[in-house]
Amino acid sequence: MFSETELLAVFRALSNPARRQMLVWLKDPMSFPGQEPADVGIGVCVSDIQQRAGLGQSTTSQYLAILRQAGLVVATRRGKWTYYRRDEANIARLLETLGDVF
Amino acid sequence: MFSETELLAVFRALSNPARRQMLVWLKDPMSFPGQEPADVGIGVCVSDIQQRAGLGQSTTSQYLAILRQAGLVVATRRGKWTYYRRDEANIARLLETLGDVF
DNA sequence: TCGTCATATCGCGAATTTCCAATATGTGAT
DNA sequence: ATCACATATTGGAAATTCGCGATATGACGA
Repeated sequence: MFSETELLAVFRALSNPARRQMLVWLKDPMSFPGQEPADVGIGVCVSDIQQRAGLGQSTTSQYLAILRQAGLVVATRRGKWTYYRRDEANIARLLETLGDVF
Repeated sequence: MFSETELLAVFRALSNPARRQMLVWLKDPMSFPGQEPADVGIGVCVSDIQQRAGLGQSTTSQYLAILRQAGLVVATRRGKWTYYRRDEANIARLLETLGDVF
């Protein structure tokens, strides 16, 4: 299950519209302009997410780190880029927990 | 469904451990000391929740108002007391939405 | 009407969040 | 080694949240 601390991280992460948006966007990586079919499995790079969010580079990087610390996304470094994708297994586990707890 | 604004209110409300706690406690009104079986349907009064939370009276009242504005609980005034209970229908609807959105 | 009790609202300082610009780190190409 | 590029980290100002004490409102009883 999720500990109190983990749930806190999740709700704090999702209490920001931009971060919630990012998580939803990542459900469909191909909806990002210039996204290659080959990269769908690994995720979307920070600058693509930044462009779509209309936020600064540092803000975008920080927000993705917050989503990662909450266990909602996974980061993979490949060369100069860091690709972010949803942690579907953990998100499913989370939704189950929410159904039990609330 | 839930609008972006409504979801924001929900996540902000639940991003506080004390408020999340209150919502869970209200699943079992009888677990509050001095709770009468006759009152289970109507909910639990503020002072009982306050005592359990260990927060100030004003803080408790405010937090319950935040949960109410988020559509998670319903308030009923009866005499001097205000009873709070979970809005189970809306919470179920919310969990459904979360399953769709995330 | 007056006093009391339960709750709501107001005002506030402390802590946290938000978002940015500047800078640091790491990687690949030349 | 040096440069350019993508991302991460740092420092900070403005906005928001946290939780409280003080006060206001509203309902009941004497």
